[in-house]
Amino acid sequence: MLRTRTCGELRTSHVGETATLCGWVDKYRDHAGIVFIDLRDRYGKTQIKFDLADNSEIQELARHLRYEDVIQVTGEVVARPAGLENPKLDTGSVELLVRDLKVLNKSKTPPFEPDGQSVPNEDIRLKHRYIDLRRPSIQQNLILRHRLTKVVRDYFDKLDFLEIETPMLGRSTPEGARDYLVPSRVHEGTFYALPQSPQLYKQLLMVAGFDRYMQIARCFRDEDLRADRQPEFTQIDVEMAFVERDDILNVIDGLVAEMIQAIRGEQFQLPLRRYTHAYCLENYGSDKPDMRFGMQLIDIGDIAGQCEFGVFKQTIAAGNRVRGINVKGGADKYSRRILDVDMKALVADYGAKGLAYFKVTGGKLESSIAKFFTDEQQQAIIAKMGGEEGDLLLYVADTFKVSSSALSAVRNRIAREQKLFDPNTMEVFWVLDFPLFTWNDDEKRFDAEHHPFCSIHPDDEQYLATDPGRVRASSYDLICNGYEAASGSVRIHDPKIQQRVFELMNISNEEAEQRFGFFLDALRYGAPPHGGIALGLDRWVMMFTGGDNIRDVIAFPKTQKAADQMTGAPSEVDARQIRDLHIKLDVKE
RNA sequence: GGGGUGGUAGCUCAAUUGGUUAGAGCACCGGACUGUCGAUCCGGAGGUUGCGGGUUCGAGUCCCGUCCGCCUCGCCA
Repeated sequence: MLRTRTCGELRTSHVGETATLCGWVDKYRDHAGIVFIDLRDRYGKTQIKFDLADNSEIQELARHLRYEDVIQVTGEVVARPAGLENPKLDTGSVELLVRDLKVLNKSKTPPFEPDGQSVPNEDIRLKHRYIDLRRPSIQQNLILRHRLTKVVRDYFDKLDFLEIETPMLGRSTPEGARDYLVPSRVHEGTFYALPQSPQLYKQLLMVAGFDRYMQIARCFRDEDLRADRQPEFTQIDVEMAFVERDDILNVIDGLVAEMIQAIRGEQFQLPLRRYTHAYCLENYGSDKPDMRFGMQLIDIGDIAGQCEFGVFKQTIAAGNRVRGINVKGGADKYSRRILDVDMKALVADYGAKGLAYFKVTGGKLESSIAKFFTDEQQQAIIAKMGGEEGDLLLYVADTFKVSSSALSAVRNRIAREQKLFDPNTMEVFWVLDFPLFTWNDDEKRFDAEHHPFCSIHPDDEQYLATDPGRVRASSYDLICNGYEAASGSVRIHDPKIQQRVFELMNISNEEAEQRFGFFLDALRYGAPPHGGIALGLDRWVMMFTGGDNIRDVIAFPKTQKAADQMTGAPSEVDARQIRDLHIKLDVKE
C-alpha cells in the first residue's frame, strides 16, 4: 500500500505516530514559511503542513502544489496548538507535519473544483463526471447506495431468498415500454431486447420451484427521461411462490422498516398504512399522493350544481366534478397574477381549462365569480372547505381524471412553495385495488393497468365475464413522498384466466401463443400460485439522500436526451459493424 | 412530438430603452507573507457572448433557424 492511513482517520490518539497519506489537494494555503494543505480522499480531509525550518527543498515543492494534484506524504501526526483546532473536520484536532512529499500525479487545472463551494451546471458536471464524483456529497450518495443495497441483500438472505441472475439479452415483447433492441449477428434480421424488467423470467423461476427469488436487476426502457427516470435503472426485484397478496406486503413492510432503521436509525411503525386506489384519487387526485401534508381535495359538486356560475353548473350537468383545495392562510400569498397566469398554466398542462378561486374575507367569499353564489351557497362552501379568514380556495371543474391530475399538481406545488411539510420525513404507504384494465377507446380494447400477468382481485372474478372495467387487480404500489417506490402484483397462474385476460386485451390465441407461448406453456406444467414486486432502488437512494434527482445517485447517468456527455454514447459505428449485423441505416441528413 | 427555462472568461454570475474598450468573485500566472483552515495583500494574463443567418450607423441585448443542459405534458404494461 502507498499509504498507512486514510485522510479521514487521524485523531488525537494517533499523535506521535508516523503516517503516510495519499490523496488529492483540496485546498492550499501558502504562507511562504509555512504551507497548509487540506488533503482529501474518499474518507475525509486532513490538514498537512510543511515547515520551512524543517526542510526547504520539500517546502519549495509543496508551494507549487495545486488543486487536484495527487500526492503522497509521510510525516508525524501532531496535535494542533490549543485554539487552532478545526471543528469542521473530523480530523481537525491533529495535523500531519510532512517530512516527505511525492507528487504522484500533477493535475491540469480542473474545469471546476469539487469543493462544494459552487456546484457547476449539470452539463459540465456530466462531461467531467470523474471530477464531479470527487465531490463529497456525491461520494456520500454512492456510499449510501452501497449500504442500502447490502441491507436489502442481507434482509432477503435472512428470509431464504435466493439472488438469481436473469438474461440481459431476451425476447422483445411489444407491450409496455419501448424496448432497447440489440441486433443479432448470427440470426439475420432478428433482435434481442434488453429487459424492461425480469418479469417473465422471475415468474418462470417460480414455476421452477425457486419459491423465494430476489435480484438487484438492471432494467432498460427506451422512453423519455424525467428527474426520476433514467433509461437504465435498477430494481430490487422480488418474487415469491405459495403466497397471497398480504404475504408479499408483509415481507416488503419488513424491508422498508429495515432500510429506514439501517439508514436513518429510526424505528418505523408497521404495518404500513394501506389505502385504495379510489381513495387516493378521490382525496388527493393522484395514485401516488404525497402524504407528508394534508390539503386534501374536497368535492363541492352539490353546491356547484345549484349556483349561477356557468362553468360549475355545466360541469355538474355533464356528470363531471368540481373539487378544490383549501390553502390555509393563502389569500395574501398568491396574487391575482400568479393565480390567473402561473397556476392557470399549470392546470392547463393537465387539460384543465381554468382555475377558479375565492379568498375567504369577512366571513364571505371574495372573487370575480363570487357574485354567482348566494350567501347560503357561499356559507356552504366555506363550511365544507373548513374555510377561515385569510384562506384561499382553489377549484378545478372538469372530468374526474382532469380535475384529479390538475389539482394534484396544484397541491404539490403549493405545498412545496409554502413549505407545508418537513423534507426529512418519509411517508410510506400502500395503494391497493387498482383497476385491472383501463379502456383504450382508440383501439377499442382493454389495456392492462399493471401488466397482462396480473391476477384478479378475489372478490371480482365474477365481473371478468360481465363487466371487465369493474374488475380490480390484485396489485399494489408502494408510495413514498409522492414517488412510486415499488409496484407489484399477485400473478395469474391459471392458463385459462390468462387466456381470458388476453382476449379482453384483444390478443388472439394465436398471437398470445406466438408472443408468450413459452410462458403460457410454463403455466401448464405446474405453476404454483405466486406474486412479487419490484422496488426502484435509485428512487429509494434518492429519497434517503433527500435529493430530487435520480442522476445524483447514479455514478454515470444519462442526460435527458439519453446521452452520455462524457463518453459520447450513443455514437456512430463502423460501416463494417453495421454490415455484420445485416442492417441498413435510414437517417435524415 | 408539445410547453417552459437557460447557454457571456476554466467555474459561478453581472452588463440600463440596442450605444465607449463586455465587468466582478473564485480558479490560473508572478510577487509578499511562519498558524492558516472559503487564508490575506499587491500585480498580471484570460472572451468565437453555444453555433449559423438576418435587421441596424451600431447586436451579449431585437428577429429567424439550429445545437446542447434542465423542468414538464404526452410517453413510461
